[in-house]
Amino acid sequence: MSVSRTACDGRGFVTHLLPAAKARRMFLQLRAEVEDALANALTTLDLPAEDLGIEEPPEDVDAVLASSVAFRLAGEVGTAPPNVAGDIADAIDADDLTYVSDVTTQGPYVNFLPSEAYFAETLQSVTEDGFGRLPDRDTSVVVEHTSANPTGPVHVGRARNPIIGDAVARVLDYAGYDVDRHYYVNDAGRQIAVFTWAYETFDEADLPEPERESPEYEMVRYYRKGNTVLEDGDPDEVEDVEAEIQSILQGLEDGDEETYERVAEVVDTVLGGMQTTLGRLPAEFDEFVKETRFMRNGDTDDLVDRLKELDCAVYEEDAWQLDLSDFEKNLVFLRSDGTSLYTTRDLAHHEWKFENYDRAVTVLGEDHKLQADQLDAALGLLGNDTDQLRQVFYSWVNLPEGGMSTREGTGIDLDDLLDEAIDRAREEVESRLDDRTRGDLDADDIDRIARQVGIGAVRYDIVSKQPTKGITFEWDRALDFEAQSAPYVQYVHARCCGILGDVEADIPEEPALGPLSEPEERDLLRELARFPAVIEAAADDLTPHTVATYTRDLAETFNAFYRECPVLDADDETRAARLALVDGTRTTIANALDALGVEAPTSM
RNA sequence: GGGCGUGUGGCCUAGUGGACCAGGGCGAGGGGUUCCUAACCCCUAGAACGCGGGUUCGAAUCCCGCCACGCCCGCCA
Repeated sequence: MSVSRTACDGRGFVTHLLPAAKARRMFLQLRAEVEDALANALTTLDLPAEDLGIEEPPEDVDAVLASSVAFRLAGEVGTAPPNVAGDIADAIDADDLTYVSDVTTQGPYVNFLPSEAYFAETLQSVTEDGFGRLPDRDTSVVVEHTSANPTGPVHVGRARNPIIGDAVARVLDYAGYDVDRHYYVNDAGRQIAVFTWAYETFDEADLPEPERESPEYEMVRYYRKGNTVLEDGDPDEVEDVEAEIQSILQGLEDGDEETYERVAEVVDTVLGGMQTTLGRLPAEFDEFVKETRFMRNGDTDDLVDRLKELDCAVYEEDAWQLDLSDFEKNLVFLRSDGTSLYTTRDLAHHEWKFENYDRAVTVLGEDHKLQADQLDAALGLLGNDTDQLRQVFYSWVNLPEGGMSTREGTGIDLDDLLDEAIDRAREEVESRLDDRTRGDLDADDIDRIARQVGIGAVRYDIVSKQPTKGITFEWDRALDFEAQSAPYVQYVHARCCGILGDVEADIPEEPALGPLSEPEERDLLRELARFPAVIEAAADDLTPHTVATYTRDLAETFNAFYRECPVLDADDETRAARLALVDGTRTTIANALDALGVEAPTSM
């Protein structure tokens, strides 16, 4: 992690380093060059150049980029695709290109082969600490994620949110955005009123022992007991309780300071505990934005007034609502008792985001999809540019026997999962101690590795999958340390560190490409060169899992190099060049894992 | 009932129009360390890409229908 921290510190000077920063992104440079050359060739041939058909060829092809455009133009030209491909290749003079050495055809495909300059500049750029970071875009983006109701311990069912959200924020940061992470705190909902009443009512002596000595575990006992009373209590009692809950909600709505203080005590206490758990992932936030903020400052009232003015605003059954044509269901924004709803406040919240940021991303469970779409539509009607707002949806993690619920106390606590992960990782480390050939580990090392590997495995397991796919939680699957997991990738980083450990001083400042002619060396360079483009695509599409896929591919490519190419025992020139390659792999793995929020151990 | 999402070897997963007659992993079987960490590598077996139509020179990928699973359709959040 230290590597990327250094890179982070250097960001402020990015504008002064433009030439160097430019050279860091060889693949993107090459792609731009290819796009340009291809478009010119097509224009010269009097062919349409809208769709260039540029793609990455399969592994057994030497080209770095290719075009399948000849397929589509064949009909227009009136000849077979391979002939069209030949004409296109002939129309491009590779001598005019820097990073392309040759343009060839293979059947209908036009292939672009990388030049020595491409490899040489890649080798140079990968050893720079900030490799993979794109230039500052001068664009701020707020990533809102997690935003779980502060009612109790964070459980695994919702653990996907902080892990995906934090990775999205990190990837955007790498891609050059100015990122803030927000947790939107629901401190005005009914369940918080229930919680506040329960906390003020029950005696701790009547509650079960907490599962952990931590605020949210102690507090959730009141919440669960409160819900039990509401469900099973005798009707008269429940009626009184409902009146109390109503008065708390009304107090918040009226901006009553005392009510706010009562609720805040509960919310802040629980949230503090949840923050500690989330911090273990780690998922940290720049700001916790409370829902009541937009009630207390008048924004929600102003918003309601503006909503009433909209053409689609209707007053039906004593409640104000929006009749949104694209939705079956009306969006109620003011209850018949005059109070606002969650979505009403969220509208005010989002307008506040738009005022303070250029873009906004929200990570939400799939159960919020309709609500998010209605929010989007309403924001548009209020005159906001909703193109700035994007959501990442994920589906819940369920147990084989069903869903997880804080209220019912069903589910696996995230703390338990992380503890178990660390315990199992520790067993793995200890079981391997006897076989080690390098670097004895002391107790602190074992602690560190167990934590990095255990938590890394949990994070990676979640962040490496497409969020929309459902996950059924199983211990052994979540805590698999073998191939295609975080430890597999982390191990490559540790290997690089192992090789470089005693010879750091021998890594050349300006490495020579000449000695690197083995296919495994060239494959590794090609793979390393892709990293900035991977970051760019992951940020554009908000798909951090593609970065995880990349780390696996890179680890595999390095392992092939490791098998075939001895580093420390090679002749001086080869050794120096390979050290640079190992150094570049170390940096790239560290940065790619950092973009995912997974630590990169220096030894394992 | 309507909307959204998912469906890839026994299990998990990548790929969402082109060189892929599908790439990994787990599990199964076999092999590899006098040599920079074997949390590794290599080999073998295993797939009608949910089913049926269609569009296209070309479909796991796009369109239509169907099936299965998940989520949503509250003056809850």
